[in-house]
Amino acid sequence: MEIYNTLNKKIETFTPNEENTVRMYTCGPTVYHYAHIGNLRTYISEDILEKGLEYLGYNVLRVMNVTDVGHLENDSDDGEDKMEKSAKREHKSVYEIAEFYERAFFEDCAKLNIRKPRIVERATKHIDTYIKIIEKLLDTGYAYISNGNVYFDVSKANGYYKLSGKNPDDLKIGVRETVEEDKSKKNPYDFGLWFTVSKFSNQEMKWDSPWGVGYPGWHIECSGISYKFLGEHLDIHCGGVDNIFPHHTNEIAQSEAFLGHKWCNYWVHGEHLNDSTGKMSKSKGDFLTIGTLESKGYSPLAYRFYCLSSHYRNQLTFTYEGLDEAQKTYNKLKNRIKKLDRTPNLHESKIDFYQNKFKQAISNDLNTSSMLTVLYDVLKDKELTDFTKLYLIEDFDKVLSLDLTIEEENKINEETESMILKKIEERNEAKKNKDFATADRIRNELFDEGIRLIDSREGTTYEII
RNA sequence: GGGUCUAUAGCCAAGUGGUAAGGCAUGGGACUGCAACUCCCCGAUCGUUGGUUCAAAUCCGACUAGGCCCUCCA
Repeated sequence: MEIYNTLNKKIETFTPNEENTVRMYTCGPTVYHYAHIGNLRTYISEDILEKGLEYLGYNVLRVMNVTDVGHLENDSDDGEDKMEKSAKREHKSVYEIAEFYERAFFEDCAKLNIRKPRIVERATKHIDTYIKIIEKLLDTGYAYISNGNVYFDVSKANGYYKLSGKNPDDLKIGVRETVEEDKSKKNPYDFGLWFTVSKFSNQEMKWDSPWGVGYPGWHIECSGISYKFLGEHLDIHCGGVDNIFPHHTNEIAQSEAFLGHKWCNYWVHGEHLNDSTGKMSKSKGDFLTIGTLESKGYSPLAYRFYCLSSHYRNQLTFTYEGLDEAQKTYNKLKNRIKKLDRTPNLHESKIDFYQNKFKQAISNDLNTSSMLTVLYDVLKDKELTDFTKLYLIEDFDKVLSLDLTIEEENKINEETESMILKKIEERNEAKKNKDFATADRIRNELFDEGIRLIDSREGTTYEII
């Protein structure tokens, strides 16, 4: 498999540390609000990565964290802790907030056919692990204490700027005017490992530590959870591009300082979903969730399809026109598959050929667009029996996860069905009498109720739309 | 200011040096009482401009436009 590695800024051949096994860590959500569809795009990409690796024959061990401890400011950066702010807004405790939005997050994932990683861990469950790591970093001189807080000393880390590709002399401190410079740091790029002096009043989440009561820094949780569940050598670390700096940069620094060797070989980042005004963010207030899309009549899987039609490393601009198209294409595709004859009749001759094409698409830096093309090629191939097509589509859907061969259950009860059949009779009678006005009226009435009549030589049937 | 990414038909999009996949929409046709559904057919020399090469959308340079990052973020 070839995959783009942010660490070296190029596409590389993927080789795991242990043959056939992939240890993969994905940064999870901060559960202070609903995930917006841009957040979910990254999780869709990671889901494709995980399933694509499995399709290629790897055993994937995947871990995801859930950030349920508040970290600094919220999206609009107005100096309030996200979790605390949500708690205040909704008159709940920070723990209730976390639990509520964690559940909501995984519900959204389920709707999008994003498989829940085997191991999902809450940040607040591993405070003791972070403390041990921080103690060692202090012992070895990578960290220092200043004004009650523990900071990581960036100047001690080798190749600190490698992942981000930034030049320290060119970095502007506090580009965003609302960010206050922390005067306790030796170097402005140093980052907090443990805080006992909170910026916020009424900090609700606090734990005991050798440095006093406080809470861990943002970056330490992912590293800690990663070693704990995946060991000292990680194959792939994923996240959104916004995490490259500072989050992943800091993770590498603290991890390699702590472990004493290289930690993770491949860094895979998903690009953002933008709206017409640029990056989609919660601070703009009017952010889109899966719930929003559903309320407008779109199916979550049509959004998944929308994401798959573009590449994970390309920015995608969300428009309703685009989603309309995706929904339409998705419906058409499913409809086409639905019409395939399911009578068992497997022709094995070309199965390998198409499976290999599909594997090539996966191996080509997760080219989801090409995966879909292979799917269309299969549908168009006149040498394949319908059953063979279904076999292949079902196989591809292990990665695509678009429920392509799953038919929605007939939501119509017998009573309604006999009503429809009666209407069809009436319409046939009207047609026989050349009373097309009545025939069309019946057709339109049924259509408005979501029932489409299909006229053919064999007679009239109907389908639910 | 520094870094970084992107620019292919109306729209989405593949292409990783040898003369442009696929999908959606539009148009034409078949089917139909008319439609819908379905099926068939039709479209681009690749942001602009130099260069490298026998050969470039694909490599290099310049320019233009846009996005993102520079301690909140997927």
